[in-house]
Amino acid sequence: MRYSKQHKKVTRQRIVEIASNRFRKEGLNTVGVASLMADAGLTHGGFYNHFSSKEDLIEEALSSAAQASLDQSLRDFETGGIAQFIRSYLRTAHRDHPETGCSIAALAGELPRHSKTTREVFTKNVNGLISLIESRLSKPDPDVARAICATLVGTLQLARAVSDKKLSDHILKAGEKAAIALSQAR
Amino acid sequence: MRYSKQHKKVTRQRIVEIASNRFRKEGLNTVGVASLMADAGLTHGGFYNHFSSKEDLIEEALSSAAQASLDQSLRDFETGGIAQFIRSYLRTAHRDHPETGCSIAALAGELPRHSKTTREVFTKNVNGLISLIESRLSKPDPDVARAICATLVGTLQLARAVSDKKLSDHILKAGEKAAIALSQAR
DNA sequence: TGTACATCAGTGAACGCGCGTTCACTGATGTAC
DNA sequence: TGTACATCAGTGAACGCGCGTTCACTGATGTAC
Repeated sequence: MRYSKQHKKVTRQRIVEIASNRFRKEGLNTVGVASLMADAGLTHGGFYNHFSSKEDLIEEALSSAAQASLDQSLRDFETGGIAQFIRSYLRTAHRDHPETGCSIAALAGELPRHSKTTREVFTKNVNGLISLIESRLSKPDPDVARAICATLVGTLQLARAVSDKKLSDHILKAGEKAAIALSQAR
Repeated sequence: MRYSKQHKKVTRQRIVEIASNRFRKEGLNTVGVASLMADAGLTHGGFYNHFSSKEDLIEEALSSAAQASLDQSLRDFETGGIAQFIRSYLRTAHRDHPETGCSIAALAGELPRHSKTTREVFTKNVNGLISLIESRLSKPDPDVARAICATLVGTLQLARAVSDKKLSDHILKAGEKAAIALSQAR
């Protein structure tokens, strides 16, 4: 069947968004092409009309996820500055819903084992987050921004990985205190 | 062939150690049972003489890796206190050799998708590292120890994930400064 | 001491399954005449 | 306006491959007699 002009673009975007959610929740290697296409209401054969490879889709999904997260972060910065951004990043809802959360925290551990171009997209996202943090510091310092970024990512990952809910909550709170302290460098 | 009394224990330990290295370097899902057994000079069929499942081996490998890391950390603490421990944890050699490094940083991202008992082993390891850090703080505080742990893990993960070597070095240095600052709470 | 047998770590074929990717095909609709 | 044709997003079978796991088997050596 032939479709209207917009149709293909819309379908492609739908696949990217589904992938972006599922990759963050289930990991890059765990989610298969066929399962992704089924989620989009399609069969797997058509995948290669839209993407040259799964790795290609991964790059698109990373970019798309990062854009959405940056938008969220900007809103947090505007409502309550860097402290609000940190509190929002380390809230329990973010820990419990990786699928709509920060792709850096969700996927950093897998990245070393992916293609150069995928890692470059990821690196661009990391640089974007670090720059955003730095620009909102009362006394901008790239090292402080990098350290806050690392603390946020590490805190979220640990909070997600441990099986003890109390410990997980404590880790979130401890990371929040530390990140805010770092952001208030004298 | 029948073997001497010690033989099976020795073989089992060899498999655990190979797995512990390769899991940290290549990830839990990427490394297959057959490939692991080949590395140990065996065929894959014998695997189930030693372990009830791959998940069972993962638990053993996590414990084994954590024990080795704790030993290393203890040595660092003894030579130069917490600052030496932090510097050692965030040295470039650690970033570049996950296979002999901290299993928490290497595998945190994959853990949420593994079995309850595996996550419990991991949680025990995290608690162990946090306790160790706390015990060496000049002013022991569990939240400070948790935050230092999260900062170390996040810093190492980001440094490993980005494709830009300069950025990676900067992240390590920034994480080091921040972790040391946190450890010197007034 | 010599022989028969039990043990059991390790072998390798086979299981069903899911993976990423390819490809010949379909058929509704836009376009050319 | 009506008809013939080209387009191309989507289909579904098939590819080779690796996965975790099972299982009947092997055969060197410890043990019992």
